[in-house]
Amino acid sequence: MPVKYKYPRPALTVDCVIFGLDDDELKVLLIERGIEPFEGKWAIPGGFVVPGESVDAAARRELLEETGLKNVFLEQLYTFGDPDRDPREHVVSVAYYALTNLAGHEIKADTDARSAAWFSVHDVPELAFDHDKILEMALRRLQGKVRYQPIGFELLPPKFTLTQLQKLYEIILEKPIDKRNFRKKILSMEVLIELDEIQQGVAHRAARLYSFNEKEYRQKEKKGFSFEL
Amino acid sequence: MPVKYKYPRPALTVDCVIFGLDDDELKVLLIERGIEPFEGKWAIPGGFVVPGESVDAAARRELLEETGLKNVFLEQLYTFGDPDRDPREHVVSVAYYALTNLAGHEIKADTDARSAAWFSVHDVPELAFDHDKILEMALRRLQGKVRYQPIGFELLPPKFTLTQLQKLYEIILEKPIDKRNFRKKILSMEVLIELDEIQQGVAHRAARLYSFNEKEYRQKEKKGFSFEL
DNA sequence: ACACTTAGTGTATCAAAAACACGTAAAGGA
DNA sequence: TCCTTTACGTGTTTTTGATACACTAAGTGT
Repeated sequence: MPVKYKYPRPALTVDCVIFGLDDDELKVLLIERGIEPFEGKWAIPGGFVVPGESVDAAARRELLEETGLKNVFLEQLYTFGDPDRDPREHVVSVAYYALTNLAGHEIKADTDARSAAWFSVHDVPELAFDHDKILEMALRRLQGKVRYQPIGFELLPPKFTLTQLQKLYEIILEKPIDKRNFRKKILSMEVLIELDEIQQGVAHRAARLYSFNEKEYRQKEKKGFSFEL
Repeated sequence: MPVKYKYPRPALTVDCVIFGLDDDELKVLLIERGIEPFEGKWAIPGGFVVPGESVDAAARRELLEETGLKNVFLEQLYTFGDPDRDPREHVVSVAYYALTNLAGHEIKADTDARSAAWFSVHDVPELAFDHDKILEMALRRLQGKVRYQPIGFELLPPKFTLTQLQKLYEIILEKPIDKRNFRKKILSMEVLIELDEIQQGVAHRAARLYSFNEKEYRQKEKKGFSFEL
């Protein structure tokens, strides 16, 4: 369906950096491009915005179409607008980042993509377009935001141990954290629910399970409370 | 110069929230629209992105064209992409915010605008499009960023007194700051140059003038130093 | 010279962050 | 069954940074 406009305009796309947490690494989901340009290269999943849908909706749609993921944490990152970031023409891309718990979600490759795979964020192949810049920015944003917003839970299963939670922060922030101080602090915030369950199937003393109390957090937030690690 | 594309695409604009600091208020520069839609309404200056120019460059160009400002601090804020934010068609806007020192810059109104004027950020008229949302977000961003990045200086003349600087933070953060603690902290960062000049033409003891040492700050920043108020 | 206005300066108290080590529970193998 | 292995769970002290607070100095105008 070709269209005519009075003045030329750049094309508009969305791209999603999708983070997942492995046992001891932060991973990012990439797709291998099945079409030109950059056919065969790995890239961040994304696609064109169609007029009439909000840019946020476009990001969610592409996320679902290309990876099957839905109901995940998704937030706008930055808009990349250099005219030569795409060899075909001026394509402006609104980048998002998403957080999901790696275990449980099976990833399916889509039409435009040959395959999809998780890579360690510190060991990614050469990427198409300016996607290395986007990834780097997403990583920095995640590192910054995780300190003062309880978004880390999105990377864990609904029930988790305090050790898992601590490890998450250690992996993202790339520095060790003192166990006792961490537990003291996170528990003193009173946004975790201590469950009557413990870990199953581990070859050592089982740890207690907790879950994030989002409702409680939102209420505290309204009253001026701020989550800070 | 009409153009044809294979698929429809949203239009793309940039908008700039321009902050300036008055003696005791934070102000924002608005223009009165001279054309439809929202003719006669006040709005944030902005305009269409032309293909081939980076979105950042488009923001700078519009800033210059509509207000005559150049060489100011300008940073991307957020991209607003709701399909019904413009009554004509789907127009996606990349919003920026700019900081400038109010005194010194004369503002000229431009072709598309009837006039331009500074408004207190807490007393703006009804705005065109979703510009109230953009302004609110810009304000929150400024309040957040000013705490951990030395961008406040952009709102002051190159030479300023510590009292002016303190007042700046009090105005932006909307809360009083203790004078001695503030001076202790800001001076201990060692990013200010104490000049051999003092204030002129005041009817009381003249204060010493300082300037921001950007070079020094950048070096400290590299070494892991972080500016925090 | 006196009144008025803002500049400039130090210390004591309080709160939060950092550092730090060992007994306990559960599973697995000898 | 007992010994080994592995991760769990817990308090106190020290250090650091944040907060609270009041007077003298300098310059202007009357």
